[in-house]
Amino acid sequence: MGIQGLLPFLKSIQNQRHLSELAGQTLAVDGYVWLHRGTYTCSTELATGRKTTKYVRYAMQRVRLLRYYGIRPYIVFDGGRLPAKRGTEEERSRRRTENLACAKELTAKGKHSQAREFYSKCVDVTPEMAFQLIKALRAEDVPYVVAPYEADAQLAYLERVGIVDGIITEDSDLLVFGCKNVTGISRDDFGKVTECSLRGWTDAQFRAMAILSGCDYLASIPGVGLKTAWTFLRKYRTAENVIRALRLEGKKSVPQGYLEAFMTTEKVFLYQRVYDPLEEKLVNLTPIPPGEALSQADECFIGEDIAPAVAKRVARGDANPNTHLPIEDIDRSFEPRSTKPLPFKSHDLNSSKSKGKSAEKHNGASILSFFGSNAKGASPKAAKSVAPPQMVAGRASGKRRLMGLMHDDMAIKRKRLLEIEIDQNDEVNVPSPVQSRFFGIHPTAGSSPLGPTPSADTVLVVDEDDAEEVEDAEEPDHVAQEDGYLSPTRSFKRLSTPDLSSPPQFPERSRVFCRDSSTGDFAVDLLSSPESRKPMRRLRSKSLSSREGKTSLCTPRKSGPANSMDGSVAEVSCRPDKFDDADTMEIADFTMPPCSFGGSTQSSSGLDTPVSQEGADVVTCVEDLDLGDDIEFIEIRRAKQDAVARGWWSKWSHGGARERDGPKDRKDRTLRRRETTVTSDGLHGALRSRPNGKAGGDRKAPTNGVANREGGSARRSQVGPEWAHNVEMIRRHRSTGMTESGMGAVG
DNA sequence: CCCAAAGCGTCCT
DNA sequence: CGCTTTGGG
Repeated sequence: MGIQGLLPFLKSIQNQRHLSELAGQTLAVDGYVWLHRGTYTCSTELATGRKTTKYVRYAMQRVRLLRYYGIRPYIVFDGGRLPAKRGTEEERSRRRTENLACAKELTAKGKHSQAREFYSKCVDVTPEMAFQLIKALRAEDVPYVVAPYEADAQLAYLERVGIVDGIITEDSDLLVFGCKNVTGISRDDFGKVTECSLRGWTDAQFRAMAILSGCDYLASIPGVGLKTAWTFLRKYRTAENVIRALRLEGKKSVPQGYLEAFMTTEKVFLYQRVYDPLEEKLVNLTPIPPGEALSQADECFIGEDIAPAVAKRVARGDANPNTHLPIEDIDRSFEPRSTKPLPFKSHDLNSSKSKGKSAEKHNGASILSFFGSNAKGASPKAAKSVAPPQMVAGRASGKRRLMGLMHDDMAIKRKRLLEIEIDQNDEVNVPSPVQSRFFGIHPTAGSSPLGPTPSADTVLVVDEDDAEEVEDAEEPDHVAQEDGYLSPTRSFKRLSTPDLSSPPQFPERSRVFCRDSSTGDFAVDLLSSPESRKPMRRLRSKSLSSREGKTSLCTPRKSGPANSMDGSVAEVSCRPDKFDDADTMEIADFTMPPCSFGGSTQSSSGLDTPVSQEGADVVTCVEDLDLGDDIEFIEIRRAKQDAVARGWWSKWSHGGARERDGPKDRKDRTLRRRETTVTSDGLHGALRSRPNGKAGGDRKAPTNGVANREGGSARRSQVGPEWAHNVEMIRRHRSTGMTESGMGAVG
């Protein structure tokens, strides 16, 4: 959720940059965002409990895309839940079960495509799934860390201490956490915000504005949004003054104790606990000033301290961030370690060309020359557009049509890819002696991020959509298994590295490879880069469909791969495989401890269960494992947190407020929803019964909810009336408990 | 007219 | 998240 409207608020200072302009930087990303997107491919499998790791692939493709552009990705995972947010979690999980029920019902009726939509809405990304991605990250030596609590705070910390140069995220919260460079927005530019100037605003004032307008931890004072918060803060300067003024003014009803809640919230943004990869222990996001004393409750809200040994295991992904018990490897057969070389042999069989080139690529210049020749050969604006889609009826239909086009397009592209891929694939992937040399020079390159580039004061991160557009076009294609992900990394020589690279150590800030930033101004269009020939059409169609209003694709892009290639990609493919046997053993031992979890009720699948529920069984195991944390302490702590969480949630958070005066409201809504239901003859009930939007008997004019739903259903009914009907039926059934017969219109 | 609030589609192949 | 609508000041 974040801060509603904060990104649009800051839009005037947002600076879109192409990924290639960020070469040489280390950028942190939230791993759960990618994981969640990855689940769309396999939501049904996940929801029905079938084993899959397909969701790993999407994230790894993004990782490689970034690396391809010379960016060092640093993946940050969400960890334990913070008390103030637990309510959000609960509501989400409630929604998920609701959607799962819908999905199952639809499946039972044989409506599989509709079911899939609901399956995708009930997928939860678990720490165990994150661990699967972590396995892949380890295999490719991608730095990562699991936050003890929230990824946002962890991301902010990594940037604050200089481990990363910037952050890629769509979550506006990051700025509130004090980040300097987030998705193209630079803290330094705040003064330039056009509409409402933030010139001279302190961090505290900006934070206050965000909190007052409503955030994940604290609902806003009803009727107060960003603009009002801004106005009042400009006038009264501090949050305390603003709150007092609002009370005095009397126009808005400020809840009792709001100021205290505000101050607690502020502490969560300021002092939330994060993992320090260097010191290997938890620290506060920003140091607590000597004068400031935190109450017991505060400690709870910012996330309680965790013994360093445990914290480290959590950070590495070996322990579940909620239970602190060993993480369960839900798919041991998924081993993204690259134990054997890629199947180049088969490629060679199919491509005589690749043989010659593979010889060439072993002299270091090959990659550069490869790109060079390409850059000069390609014509900048060669893309020819897809024929404008014909609008059928309404915008939705138009989009649907576009989707279809895209599909066709992709099918064509895929076929072509199969042919082209063959010689391009090994071209890009196979390490050259030059690349290997990097590791002779600097063996820890894979795990030590580059220092911030001198020229990178203002780190601007490209919109992810932007990245997406080039992804298929420019990312070197790696071998991918049909099911799930296969690491492209080749392990040539297994170096014995006593310590796992992740969370990585940063022995020193050193630049492994130099990149002349002036050559970054390689004036080549996006489409001229190496592999652009194949997917032009697709690029075009994709931009049309997903961002109709934007012209981002039309703007010529600078292309840096030629420069970044020698560094980053080299690294991707020829890092020594650190995940050697010793490490494997260590992990195996850890996941299957001698005390055998099999006998305990906690056992294999019980990792979601709070420790307190299974305490007796776990105690011995935990002690045997020497996990460090006293189980009794864990229990007490958890109970305390629960109490605090519940208290906070019911009082201050969005869901709490909604829950209190919610039921009536919800019933109201469902009743109205019925009015909009499609009847058995396929016509839209609401449209028929009140063609002018005038509802007889309604005490008020139709709510926007009705209007929206009418719109939505109407659009859908053009695709298929039964669709809207069924979904509405089930949803209604679920949320109100009413029977189908009670609702009348059933087909 | 501006603002807050609420809802929907998007995200994946 | 972005986009849209609606209702209230």
